[in-house]
Amino acid sequence: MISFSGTDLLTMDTKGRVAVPARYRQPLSELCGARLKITVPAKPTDRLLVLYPLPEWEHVQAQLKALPSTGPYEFLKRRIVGHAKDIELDKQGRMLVPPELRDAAQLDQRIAIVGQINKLEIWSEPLYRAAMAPEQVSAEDLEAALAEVSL
Amino acid sequence: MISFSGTDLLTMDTKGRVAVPARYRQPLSELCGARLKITVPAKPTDRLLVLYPLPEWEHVQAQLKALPSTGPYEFLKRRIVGHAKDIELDKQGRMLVPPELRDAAQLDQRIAIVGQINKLEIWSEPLYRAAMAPEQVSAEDLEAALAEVSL
DNA sequence: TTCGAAGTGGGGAATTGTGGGGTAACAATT
DNA sequence: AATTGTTACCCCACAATTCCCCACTTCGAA
Repeated sequence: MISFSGTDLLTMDTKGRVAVPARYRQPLSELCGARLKITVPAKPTDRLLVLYPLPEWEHVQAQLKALPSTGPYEFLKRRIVGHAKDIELDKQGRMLVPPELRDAAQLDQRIAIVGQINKLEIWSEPLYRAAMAPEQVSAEDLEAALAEVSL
Repeated sequence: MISFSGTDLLTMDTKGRVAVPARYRQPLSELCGARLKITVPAKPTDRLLVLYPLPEWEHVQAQLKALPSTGPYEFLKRRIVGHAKDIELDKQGRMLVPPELRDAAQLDQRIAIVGQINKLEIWSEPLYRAAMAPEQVSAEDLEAALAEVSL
């Protein structure tokens, strides 16, 4: 299984195309013919996109499909599945980000692609910087979280 | 089996025609000759329509048929089956939405077509946006729901 | 310095979404 | 039964987007 990590700063051109970092291309091609799924994250206030290799997406979708169609479950399923679109890469290794998702994540020219183990996150670079600022998390919460892992 | 996902923002013209997103057309044609069933959702307060490929509809109908004819079951069956109409596509890949269903879902010009795995949802775009707004679900409920899946 | 790989940009053809006219089918009314 | 009006379905046409190809440039490694 492929594992994503690290951040790449790139630019989205006027047609909405973004290069997938070269180091992922061959693994993706072998894993699933570079067939991907792009969608929104679970929390409706988060402004970013998530990109799954198709096999990984199948796993996500199977979980969502099993949820009841009530309250927050229905919302979650409708949101995530309802935004998920197929992505393939062009001969230059770029993906075309669908317009609805572009503005759902407020993407403009400067993009950050962030590896997160089983998926890639696609951020507007300014929003990513803001989200990573130290004041975005309280020191106490961070301490508490740290207590649960050994790094 | 075909799997629907992703949102398409489209317009319904003055004749009540809506284009089925092109990426679904060939799969639908192969699966069932693009014969579909359109009806209302289970909850009478939801303002949207649901669109099933015929084989999928057969499955839904079989479940409804097995229900007892009492109380809420009868209501459900009467509502869903009673509103269901056949849909075919014209040569341009558009469906004609029956007038009763158009105003049951308060459709006007701007439409959102939302893939939900085994069916498509048809929304008025403004109503869809409202339904997907973050304040439609409490952060706590969403957290709880998220605890049951790994994305 | 040269080479290759990676990221970026753009031209042009094909596809997709949209609008509208014309005609056939159907229903309702006279 | 004839007429009118409405609806549905065919065709064509236009505009925007997407897709495919080629090319430039930058950067790091040999």
